[in-house]
Amino acid sequence: MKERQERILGEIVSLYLETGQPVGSRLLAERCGLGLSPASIRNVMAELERQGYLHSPHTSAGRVPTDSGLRYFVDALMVVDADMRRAVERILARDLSDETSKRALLRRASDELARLTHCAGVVWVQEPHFSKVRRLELLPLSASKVLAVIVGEGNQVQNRLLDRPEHVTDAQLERISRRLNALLCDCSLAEVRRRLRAEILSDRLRVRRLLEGLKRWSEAPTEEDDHLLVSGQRQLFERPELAMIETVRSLMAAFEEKEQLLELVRQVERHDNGVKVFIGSEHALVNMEQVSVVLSRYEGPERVCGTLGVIGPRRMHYARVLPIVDCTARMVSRMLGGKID
Amino acid sequence: MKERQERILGEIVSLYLETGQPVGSRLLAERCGLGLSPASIRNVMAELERQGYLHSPHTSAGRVPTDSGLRYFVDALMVVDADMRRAVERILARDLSDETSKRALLRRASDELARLTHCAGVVWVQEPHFSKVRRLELLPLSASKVLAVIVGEGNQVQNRLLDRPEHVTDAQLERISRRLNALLCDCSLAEVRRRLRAEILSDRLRVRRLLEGLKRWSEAPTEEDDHLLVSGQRQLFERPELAMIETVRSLMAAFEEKEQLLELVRQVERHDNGVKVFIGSEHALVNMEQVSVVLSRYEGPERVCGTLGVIGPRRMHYARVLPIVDCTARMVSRMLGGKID
DNA sequence: ATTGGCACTCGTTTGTCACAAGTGCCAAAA
DNA sequence: TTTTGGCACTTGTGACAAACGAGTGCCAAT
Repeated sequence: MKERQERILGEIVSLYLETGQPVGSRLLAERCGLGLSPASIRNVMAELERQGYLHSPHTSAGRVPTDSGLRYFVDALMVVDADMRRAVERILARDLSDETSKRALLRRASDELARLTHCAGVVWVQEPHFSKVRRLELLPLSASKVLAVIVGEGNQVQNRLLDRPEHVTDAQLERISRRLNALLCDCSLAEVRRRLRAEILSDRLRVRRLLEGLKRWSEAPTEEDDHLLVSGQRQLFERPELAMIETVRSLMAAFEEKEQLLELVRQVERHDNGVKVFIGSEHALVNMEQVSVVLSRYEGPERVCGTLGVIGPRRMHYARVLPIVDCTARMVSRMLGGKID
Repeated sequence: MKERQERILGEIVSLYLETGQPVGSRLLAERCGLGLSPASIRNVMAELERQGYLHSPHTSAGRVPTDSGLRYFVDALMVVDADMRRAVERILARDLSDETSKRALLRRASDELARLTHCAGVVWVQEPHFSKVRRLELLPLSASKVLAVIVGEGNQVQNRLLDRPEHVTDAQLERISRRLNALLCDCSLAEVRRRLRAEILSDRLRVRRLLEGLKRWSEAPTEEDDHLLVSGQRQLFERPELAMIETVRSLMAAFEEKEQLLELVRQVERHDNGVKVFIGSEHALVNMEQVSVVLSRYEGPERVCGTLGVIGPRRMHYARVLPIVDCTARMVSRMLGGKID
């Protein structure tokens, strides 16, 4: 693309992002540094429209950038503010550091994303699924209850409260615990299920109900946890271009069903170094052509990882939002190191 | 109130709940069983308006019930369908029974409330706060990590991953664990903090960092968990009378900040036997005069309890919604018995 | 006490008109 | 060859008026 065109496209996008109004040739002639007349600008605009970067809502309105236009802007024309990065880093270092658990940290990150960008913040937690049992312990709690503590690879911990078999002393329970630990240690979940079934059949340990409780756990080990944290949805509806009931419905549907969002979020892979942007119809979310999504990958130790970012209006301050999302992802990755769960 | 008036008020409310439109005297004369002319009906309506049960949007519209009108209807005129109750009970018995954890059960209850009533379902979990340590166990996991399992009154379980002190064998750890268990058992959290501080100062156990980890836990023991589960918000925006951007904003604000909702939900006490209804301006939610809230209390064993119900349009099918909420609360209470976690 | 009739009110819809904003194109200028 | 001024044309917007419909209040008659 010629430099003149780039210059004008950039100016149109900037103005549009700022005002939300279609931009006309007269206004542009005044603001665009180049000393060109409206008529010349019109020629360039017509050409840009032919190439698909601009679009006229109707004859007597100005031009609005298309998704391609915004894409070109984000990829090639936009300048991110370097001071911005540092400021965001400072804020996040302050606000995220005192959260102690992984869960709280991520929730807070989501809140910060929403606060800083005035969009909805999303954090997807890719829970490492419980694949192997590394440790199993039975703790007698009372006359009727036993607590099973099960530790997986990567130190995931799961608790199950089981009925205590009758007439079994603490010492006996401890022996059973040791036995089970030996039996199930370093087994995959499938193997755990198999061995428990065998054990239940043979019934050597005389604790059938307890084993059945464990088996039930092994069949559905992961708590149906909310893996997608969303903050600040309401800010979306403040934006006039999203404040239509139709859009609101689509957004709420996306947030509640989560399927579509998860699909999108999973597209952001490790090797996408840095931030990935989906502008308007570039993502597959239905009825959300007015929405953009900015995502980045984060990774902590012990296979803890996921994707975070924001969902906002297509008319979004990309030069601000991109570094914020990028920074947050890096910061979260760094901070996950010391967090427990 | 005279029977004639009640009859007509009931008919107006029913029609209004059905259609959402102001109801006029002609339509009412046709539908109302009594063989009265529109003019007579108008007299009664004028009287009901004077008493505050009805309201005219403007001169040439029909009448719409006020909050008091709906209140009178709910308290005195409405007939709940008995078959309804049984049907709901059957559905819930089927759909809720296979959830295994408390968390999953409550989430599912919220979903069911939303599905059955076409409103937003809410479940508030009044987490019994971790007040006393009943059991503490340290499990060596690897060369560098120790898992602390802390059990409270009412069998709440908390896990903390701590750094393992160096040069401490498993056997030594077990001794330490036993010692700590003896030291902290049956202590309130404040007491736990005090004793840990003393222990850290004296440093008899030579495991300062481990104790500090525990102390940090005791200072912020409860995971900042989402205590308010909300489902099916989007259904609210399908209702035409809530499908205005202003209402949407208020609703989203209420759902996100939760403060207002929690305040409301806390008003429903045990002794309110059955369901409590807040119609329009009866609740203090700002900008939500078009919204009603129906809540009921549930209680499980071991101090597990809370409030559940629905948030929906003021124009809600109360005769359907009330029994649904009531049933759900009872069913959840009953089912919490066997659930773990 | 009830009812038919009638004047009155008020929101909604439809149509017309003028206006503003911005374009495309062409011929003249640089 | 590129740029520019001018002009005709298109189209959304807002204001205003008229017609319409739904429903009320009131009064006199039953």
